[in-house]
Amino acid sequence: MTARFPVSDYDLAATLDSGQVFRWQRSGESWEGVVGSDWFQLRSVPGFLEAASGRPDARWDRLRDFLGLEDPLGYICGTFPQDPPMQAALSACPGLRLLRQDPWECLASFLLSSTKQIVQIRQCVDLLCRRFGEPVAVPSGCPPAHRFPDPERLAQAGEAALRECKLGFRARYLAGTALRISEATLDLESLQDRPTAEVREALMSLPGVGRKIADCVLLFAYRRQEAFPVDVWILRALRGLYFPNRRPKLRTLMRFAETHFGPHAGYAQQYLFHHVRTHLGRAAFAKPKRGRFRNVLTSLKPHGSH
DNA sequence: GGCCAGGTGTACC
DNA sequence: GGTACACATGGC
Repeated sequence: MTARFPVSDYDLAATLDSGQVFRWQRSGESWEGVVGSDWFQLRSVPGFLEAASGRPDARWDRLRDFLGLEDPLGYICGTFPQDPPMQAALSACPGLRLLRQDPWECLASFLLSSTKQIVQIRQCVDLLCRRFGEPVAVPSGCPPAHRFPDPERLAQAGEAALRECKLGFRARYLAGTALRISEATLDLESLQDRPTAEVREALMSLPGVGRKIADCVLLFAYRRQEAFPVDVWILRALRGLYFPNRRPKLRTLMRFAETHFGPHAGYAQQYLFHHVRTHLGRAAFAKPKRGRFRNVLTSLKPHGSH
């Protein structure tokens, strides 16, 4: 029921609370969440991560995969550019890791993310799991926990029922995407071994999935560390930190990111994202004129691709 | 009460 | 090609 994973440089809080995953909860010194069909409780002690499970035959191998323990973090961070913004982000949150998520849960979660705050995404994901997810075993005294609902279950539930989980206009996207997946028009498992560009194109053919969400799934689930999701935070950060007084377009910034941040650009992105969100804040960057900034993430999806 | 949130789809020019 | 706006809901 318990295990210890030897690891150094693992910041559990930064990792589980940096907007990669949306249903891990802090409980005192521990973090509680579900991986696959298993509830786990995690705790950081010097040199180790300690884990407890909700049942004797828990899938420890899946937890190990999920945690990204095998990443050579020192080496990866060593490939980041030596410029001041990147080094500041790096030293602000040492031990931040990329997780390896289940593609469906990751895709469905980020489908809900558009123009929502992270706290609201968590709320929606929680409602979806409570309402449609199978219960999993938890130790007595712990609040109930659930699997993330299958595509089949969400497709069957339909748009109206999904709307009741406060998804708003995103309910149509989730229902449509769940249907595509459950009808096996698109097989998420088989994408695992396909080239990154092909995976991205396949994901972007789904309703409600554009470049940004596709890149999140590429990075957080398919572990393509070259994927560099650009959301409003990263956009502001790149402009403010690397191009002050200019106003490069999104495409320009994406080309810049592709080369500037190296082969593990996605990792660098996560450090920048977490740093600006937790330490610098929105006020750190000049607000653009109304009506321009909000819409700058548009027009990356090829026309008529769904 | 108004602005904004880990965007995307669509209708315009 | 690009630009503007709708889309639901809630935190601050």
